[in-house]
Amino acid sequence: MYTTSEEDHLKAIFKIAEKEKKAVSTNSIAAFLNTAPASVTDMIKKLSEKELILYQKYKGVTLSPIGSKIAIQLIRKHRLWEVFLAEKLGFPWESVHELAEKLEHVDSDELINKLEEFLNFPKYDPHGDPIPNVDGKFTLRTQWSIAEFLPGQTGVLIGVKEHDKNFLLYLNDMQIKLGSQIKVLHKNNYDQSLRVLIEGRFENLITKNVAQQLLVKKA
Amino acid sequence: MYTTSEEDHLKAIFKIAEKEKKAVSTNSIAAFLNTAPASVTDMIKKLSEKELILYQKYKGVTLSPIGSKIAIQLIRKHRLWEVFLAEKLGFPWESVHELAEKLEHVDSDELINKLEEFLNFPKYDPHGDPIPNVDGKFTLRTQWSIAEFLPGQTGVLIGVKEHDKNFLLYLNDMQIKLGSQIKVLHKNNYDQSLRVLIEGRFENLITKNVAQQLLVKKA
DNA sequence: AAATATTTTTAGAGTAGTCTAAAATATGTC
DNA sequence: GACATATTTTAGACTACTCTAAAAATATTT
Repeated sequence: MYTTSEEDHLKAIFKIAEKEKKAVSTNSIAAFLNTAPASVTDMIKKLSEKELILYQKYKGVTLSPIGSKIAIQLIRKHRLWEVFLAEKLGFPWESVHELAEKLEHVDSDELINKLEEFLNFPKYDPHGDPIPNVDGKFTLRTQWSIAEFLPGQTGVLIGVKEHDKNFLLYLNDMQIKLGSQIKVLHKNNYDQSLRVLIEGRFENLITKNVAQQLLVKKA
Repeated sequence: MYTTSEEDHLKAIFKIAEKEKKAVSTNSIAAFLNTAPASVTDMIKKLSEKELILYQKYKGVTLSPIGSKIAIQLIRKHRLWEVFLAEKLGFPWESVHELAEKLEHVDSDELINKLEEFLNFPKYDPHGDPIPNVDGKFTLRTQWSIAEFLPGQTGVLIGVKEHDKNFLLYLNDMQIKLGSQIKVLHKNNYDQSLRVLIEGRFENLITKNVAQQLLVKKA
């Protein structure tokens, strides 16, 4: 239906728009996809002609309802494949993204719906990101970053904001994974770094920035 | 590593060479892949420069050892995905091929090796075709076509030569699937058509041509 | 072995995606 | 609000893959 490049651009626009509320700039898409801005302009024209995005020269783009639906279905495919790779094939969470990037472009609604059923309709992927259902609906939940917790409070990790491989490997080293109990022991008043206790066993110091990436529910 | 088109050409050459023993002609590849002969010539040049095939103008091509290895790994990927689709996701045997054609081009040895493990190292795909192991070795077995059987003899279906969707749907209608017991009741001396009994329950007349596509072991 | 038919290759062109460099437009600052 | 800076688009080029039509080579027929 759509080329891999078209799909990548739609997904990039969706993801950038999630954070910034304004129209998505050519440069930001180029940075996201690691391509030249001129290439993005070309693709933008194409997507605009197909009415998948709304585009005014020099003013950035926003997704049309159809474009948005396509992007969400891509995210659905990506995250379901991630669950498959992690849960069924045993890939660690830091390596599922790369493979899912390729698998998500395999075009078949029937395949993805059967995969979802096989996986028992998971609501979150291995990084704790919500998986849209067949209608594009995300299952949201209340969550805090551990940085918001006070000394003495305990959280259970339900997601990570940062998906960088090295960040995830760093968490592995600290025995932090989804489901881990994290108790805040002490907060440094100078730089907001936290002393935390993982699973009641491993003590570690994490920076404010790291803490902000760790999404938890109250234990 | 290699483009989808390169891979498709290598696989086509391998499959055609399996049947005919001589060098593979441009036209036969074009017919196999549903492309123009001129397109095949272009791709042949490219593959020849990469030393994946041996090519002499107007004389057809043969796979080099490297080209052969790539083709076999593709067949491995294709058939493992077919097993996954049929056994884990519940796709019928007549529809797995199409999806596997797309999945086989996802490039990751680690993925395919973990998939193989997850599937418990299957030796045959949903059509009974052997799956090469990680070293490219096929597990062969003694097999007959049911057309070779005499009245009174019984076979168990272990494979089909013909993979056409309509042929497989026709077998579905007759309750014939891998593992089915097929007893030859009578052979027509004029056209070699067979009267067969499926699973001791369903009687059917099959043409000589159909019988030749049904690969069985002795019951 | 010449004429004919078939197969294969070459030539030239089109689509899709990407790039660099230059031009056009928008933005921020004094 | 003019000017410097940053962003975005245009122009032109390149790679990869595909096609049709014509030319070249090979194979077949008589």
